[in-house]
Amino acid sequence: MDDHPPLSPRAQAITGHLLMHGPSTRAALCEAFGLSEASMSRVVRIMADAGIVTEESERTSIGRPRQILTAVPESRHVVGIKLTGDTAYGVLCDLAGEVITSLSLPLPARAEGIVPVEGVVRVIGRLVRRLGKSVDGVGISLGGVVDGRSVVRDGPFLGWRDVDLGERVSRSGGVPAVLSNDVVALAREQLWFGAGRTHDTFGVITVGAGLGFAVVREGIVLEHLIDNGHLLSHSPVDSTGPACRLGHHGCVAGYLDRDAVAARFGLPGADVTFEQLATLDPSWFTGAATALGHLIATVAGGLQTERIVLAGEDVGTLYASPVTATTLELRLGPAGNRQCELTISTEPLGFEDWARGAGVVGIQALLGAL
Amino acid sequence: MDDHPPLSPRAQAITGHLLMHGPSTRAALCEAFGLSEASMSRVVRIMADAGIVTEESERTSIGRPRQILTAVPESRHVVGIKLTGDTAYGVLCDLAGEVITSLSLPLPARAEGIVPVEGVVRVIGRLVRRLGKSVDGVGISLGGVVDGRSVVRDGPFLGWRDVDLGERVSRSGGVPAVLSNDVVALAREQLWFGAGRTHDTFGVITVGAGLGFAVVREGIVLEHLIDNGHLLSHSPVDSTGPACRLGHHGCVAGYLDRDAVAARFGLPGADVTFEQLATLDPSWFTGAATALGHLIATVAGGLQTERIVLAGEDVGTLYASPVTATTLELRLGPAGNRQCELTISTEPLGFEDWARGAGVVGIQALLGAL
DNA sequence: AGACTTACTTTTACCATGCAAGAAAAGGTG
DNA sequence: CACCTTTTCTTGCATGGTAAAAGTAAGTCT
Repeated sequence: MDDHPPLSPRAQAITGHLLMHGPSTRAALCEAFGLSEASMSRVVRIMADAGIVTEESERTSIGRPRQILTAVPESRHVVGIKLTGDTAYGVLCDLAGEVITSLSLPLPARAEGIVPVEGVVRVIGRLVRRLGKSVDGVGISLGGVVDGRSVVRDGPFLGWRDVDLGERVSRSGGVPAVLSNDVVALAREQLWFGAGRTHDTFGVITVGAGLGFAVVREGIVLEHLIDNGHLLSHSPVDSTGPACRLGHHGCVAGYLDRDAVAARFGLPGADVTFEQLATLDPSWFTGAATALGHLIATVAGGLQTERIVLAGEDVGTLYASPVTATTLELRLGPAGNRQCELTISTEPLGFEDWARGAGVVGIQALLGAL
Repeated sequence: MDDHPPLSPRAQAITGHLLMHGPSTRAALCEAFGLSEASMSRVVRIMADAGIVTEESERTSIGRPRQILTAVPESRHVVGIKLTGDTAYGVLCDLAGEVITSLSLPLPARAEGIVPVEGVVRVIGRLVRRLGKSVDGVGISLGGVVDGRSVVRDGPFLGWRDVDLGERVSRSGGVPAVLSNDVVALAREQLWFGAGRTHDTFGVITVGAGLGFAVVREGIVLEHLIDNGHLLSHSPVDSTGPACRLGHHGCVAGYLDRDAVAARFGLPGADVTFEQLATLDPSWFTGAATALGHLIATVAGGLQTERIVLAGEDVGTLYASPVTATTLELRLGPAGNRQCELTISTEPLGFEDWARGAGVVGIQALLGAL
């Protein structure tokens, strides 16, 4: 862990910009940051000396060729870790969020329903040491409620309450560690390397075992959702549809909460896929696709954004359905009067992708973007 | 129109803070703006010399008594104007948004469906002159699409397209004029003197002749909504409900667009109230109240805010219905698990209130908050 | 070669800021 | 009544970021 001199806030921001938007020139950066060329030159000089950016001449038609500034992704490294109930999935990332190595280790067994905290800290430490020799930061994500980028307020999969994991990992590992909810981490990853490149307000919808949301407003990632997204997951779709756990008829959760749907079919929720459910009951699938369409429109409408990110292993299958497209068409109204163009991306995420999301949060912490 | 020396951006921001949050001390302002006492003292000195704030000693137990800083509302004046198809409603406001005088003048008659622009400019000029002798700014609002705080891109009530009204009024009157959509102006008014005092993200829903929305995200007021709020006004409520103009069954617009509902009952939309419609068809009223409940929950969920402002002459009647409350209850889920507390205010707005909203936009322009 | 164009750098002056010391305005105390 | 304490506000001075202007570098065009 070679020590790097700390970067000024402005230098950090510029590094982030270069990572997010790719190589740029001084003039373009001035435009983006509202700075004079003079100030920019000074900052860039320092960054180049620190080895965090490189310059390269561009062949231009006339005049002095301008220098293309490129961030050096290899100048720093972070480890991203996704915790589930039984496994720690880890990846080593460079500054650009590219995965270099990945490794997963099992977590210690539960004792009285609680995964021992000390054991988890040790596994994380081992993961970090085995993934890289010079690691500048660690990002950890898990399903549940996280407070202050450090404390697991409620971690149902680990059986934890009010555990300050970030602090313990930082102390034992000697490397700054930040904690995050997993969907929030995904939103942060998208803010820098996905949807955020073009939109600074967007919604994230994850469809998997449960139904998850994240919201990015004006470049600010919400750490907590109102009642964990309750307001969205119970919006109405079709009043003649099946009832959800709360007794709403045909609300979004009644269609898209995989565990709830599986339970209705008398199946164990854990390993059921949407495809299996679709063959079991095609009419449910139609309803679910409609629900997804309305959900997209609802988030886009309430948040007033044209950018929605869909994530989760099964979401591709669902979104590919023509029913979703039809629902959206209908909801958007006649094409002639329409001025909006929804941009919807689907991310079929595996555990490694979730870990990468955590890594990106680590990068952002490193570059002072949190 | 006595000339005032221009205030520094910081002084403007502090004035705005004092207007929004009421009198404060230097120390509290330092806290709010992240400034040192020294810098604050310097700025305040300038502001006091300019007569925009006053100081008053507070009786304290021990030590030098601290000075309570208060913005002087009377130090500047603006005129707010709401334009309809046939009338210009004007108010003279002080900096705190308090209405001092009000006056309305008829607009010139239409020629070939278009209200003559020159005539409107003249009426506005007369309104401004008659409302106050020393006016420092003018804010104008109207229903329709406004671009760049100056251009009426689409003004259906005046029959206008691409008219740069702001520029023309500024030039002819010698006082800076800003233009704004009426619901956006209302949102701006709320941001400074209403909901924004406690929340910097909130939604505004206006229920009147049509259905209107405004969104404030992280203190930023959206100038344009996606398809003018289409995504929200056509969210589903009850699939067995009446069809809206687009053929959706039981969507929000089918219940809450007064013109559309009146047309379904074979009535002229213009002067029908919700109360009349409710007596005509109580079942519609139940549907409308349900729709309003869902609409509130949808905006709150998509935008992830607990603060919603309801506005419009009829909205009080509707929101007072127990059906709305029940719908929200149901949507929010069992009270035990709930962590959110929606704060909903209703504003029964008349034309003068709309004009006041426009005036507040003028104040904000004056204080560099746009 | 010299003029011109474009991109970057240095110089210089400026202004807001923060720190630290000091002044001011009270009450309390001998 | 003089003096101390407490708290708040103000002033002197150094700093650091910023923009404008002048200067330098690296190329093309005639």
